[in-house]
Amino acid sequence: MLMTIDGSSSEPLYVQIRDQIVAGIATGALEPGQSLPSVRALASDLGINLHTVNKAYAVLRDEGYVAMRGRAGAVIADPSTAASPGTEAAQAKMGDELFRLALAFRARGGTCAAFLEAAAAQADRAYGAAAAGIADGAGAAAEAPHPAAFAGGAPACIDSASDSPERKAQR
Amino acid sequence: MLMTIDGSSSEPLYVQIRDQIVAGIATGALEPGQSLPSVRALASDLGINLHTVNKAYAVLRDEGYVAMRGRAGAVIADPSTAASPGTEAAQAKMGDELFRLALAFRARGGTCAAFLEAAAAQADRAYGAAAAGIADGAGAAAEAPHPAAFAGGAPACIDSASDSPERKAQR
Amino acid sequence: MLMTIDGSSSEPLYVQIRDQIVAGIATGALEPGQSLPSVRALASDLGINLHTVNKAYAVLRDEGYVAMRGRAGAVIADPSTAASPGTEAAQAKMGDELFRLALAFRARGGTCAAFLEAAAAQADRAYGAAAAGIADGAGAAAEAPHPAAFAGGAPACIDSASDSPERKAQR
Amino acid sequence: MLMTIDGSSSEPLYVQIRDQIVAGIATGALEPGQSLPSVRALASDLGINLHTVNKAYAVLRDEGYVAMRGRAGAVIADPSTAASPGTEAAQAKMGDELFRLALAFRARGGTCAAFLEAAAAQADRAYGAAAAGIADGAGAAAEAPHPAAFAGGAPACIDSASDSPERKAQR
DNA sequence: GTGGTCTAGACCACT
DNA sequence: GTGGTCTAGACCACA
Repeated sequence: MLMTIDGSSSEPLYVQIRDQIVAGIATGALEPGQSLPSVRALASDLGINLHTVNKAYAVLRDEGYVAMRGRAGAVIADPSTAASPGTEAAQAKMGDELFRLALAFRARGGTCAAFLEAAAAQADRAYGAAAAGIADGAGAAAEAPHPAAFAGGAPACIDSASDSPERKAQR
Repeated sequence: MLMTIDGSSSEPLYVQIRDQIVAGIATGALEPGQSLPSVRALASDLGINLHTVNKAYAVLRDEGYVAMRGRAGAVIADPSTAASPGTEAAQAKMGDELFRLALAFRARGGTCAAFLEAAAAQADRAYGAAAAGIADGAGAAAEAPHPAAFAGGAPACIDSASDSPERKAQR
Repeated sequence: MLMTIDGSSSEPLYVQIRDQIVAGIATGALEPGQSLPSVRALASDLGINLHTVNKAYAVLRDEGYVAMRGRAGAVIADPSTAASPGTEAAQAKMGDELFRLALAFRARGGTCAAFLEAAAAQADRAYGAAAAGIADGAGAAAEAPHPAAFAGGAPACIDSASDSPERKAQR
Repeated sequence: MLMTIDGSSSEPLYVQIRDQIVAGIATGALEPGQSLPSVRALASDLGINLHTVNKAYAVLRDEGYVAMRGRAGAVIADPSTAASPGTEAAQAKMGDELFRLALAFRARGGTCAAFLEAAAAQADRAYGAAAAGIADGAGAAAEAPHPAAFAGGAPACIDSASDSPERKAQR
């Protein structure tokens, strides 16, 4: 599990760490039960302060991604087990973020199908990704494997788009 | 175009303004060529500082949503002609945000189909929405109209999903 | 809203602050919308580091008791509004704590009625308390107003007690 | 008396042991006079360090739950004869914990009756429980048997509840 | 050895 | 002016 830090990013360091660990969990690079490096070790590896790593771990613990066992470091939590409280809150938050993105997409003149295409492309990127190295997202290229197949088969928002005739953009 | 400010939100005020204007553009409440209220007027309407509105407008300009015309105030940009420099950067950023969301979704144990279902639900919400009042996203309920239709017709991540077990076997 | 800190307590300082603010909210000494002192001001008043107060505020924010508005300090959240996510999680946690206390009470030889009496006494203390000074709990005297009335009218656990005949303690 | 340890819990190991022994005493699985396993035996059974079990026993002794008899190991104390010094301190502590819970409950907007209902539900859980396996409280569902009967018959906080509106008027 | 807590001083974004 | 973040160094509880 290789991790890198971009000190010049506007993203807080502890968020960068959090995101990479979440990505690691998602791609299977980090499996439930596996131990994370100690705060001191990771801090020294990354060349940052241990409190920063500590905060990242605390956030991950609060979000239910890892369990802290004081004694023996932090371990990846099993998502199936315990279904940490706050899960549905987190899901609602993700829904709202998707909504915001969809609005921004539409405001840019993108069609609904194009948005779903983009979502499918990113989903493929996230779900197809093996445990290979995943950068922290700065300028990633987004190679969509086969988005067209998706856009063609999804009638979901053709309806919604057609039922808002007062919308005059897209021209 | 009614706008409201939630002073107790953790979202910066200028971001709240930006989001609502973007939502207005998306829903058609604000059309290309239309003038935004002057910085002074909006600031006084909302009871906030000039600088805050100014910053919101600057962000919208940088993102290519509006064009600033010195004396004449700000007007909504036409997305089709908007070859503004920030556009592709903004699009890449949206792709990355979708990617991050997909990763977080997967890390929580969600399937690819479920993610696309959620994306479709939010897309319906964003694209189906007329120019009615759209709150700034505080805990909206979403109510996906017909997500199942989407999940059924999307071959995009059936593949990714099906190669998930064999990924598990790789280790 | 007077606050005191006991540096010799085993309770972390930030928890002491949190508890007193929660107590203030409960008793009405702090009302929804009211501003809390700034981290710097409170820290200097209490003679502790601002980071400690900051942590207390962060915990209160995470628990949904207060809203942080970066710009203008922290304000008491309205419990009726928004019903912050994680509420049911917090309630489950409180239920488990009550369960643990009930078990400890029973292990000490206390009857079920006595436990409910104690709970009623403390409930009266918490709910009857006006906005008067409430110490941070070190050796409080627990003046139960009228616990007997309660114990007499509650048939709830007479049954439960009698239906566990294998229990041989209480003698 | 089966005991289990959750190494990934945030609860210290010695507290987990203490809680399970207290639960055992409460449910009758451990009776006054009965011997606890030796420190060595329990430590080896649980696969943890001697010191950890030792600390758990020391805490139980300090709280008056068990009596240490040098060579003969630890035996469950008889609650009726237990005039141990720590007893009243422990009882005061339990009262304070109830008070803190009641305050937190009220601060979240819960009524006094609801708090007593929750307490009654947990009391039923604790007092109704036979010597069956009692997990260490991770997300147990509770299922209050008949809380309504309790809330209806308790005049204790009807008073407090009814003076709540007039308290609001005082300001 | 682990993470948790407290202190201290600095810079930054937002208003 | 506010809180948020990062750094730095120290002590403590737990194992």
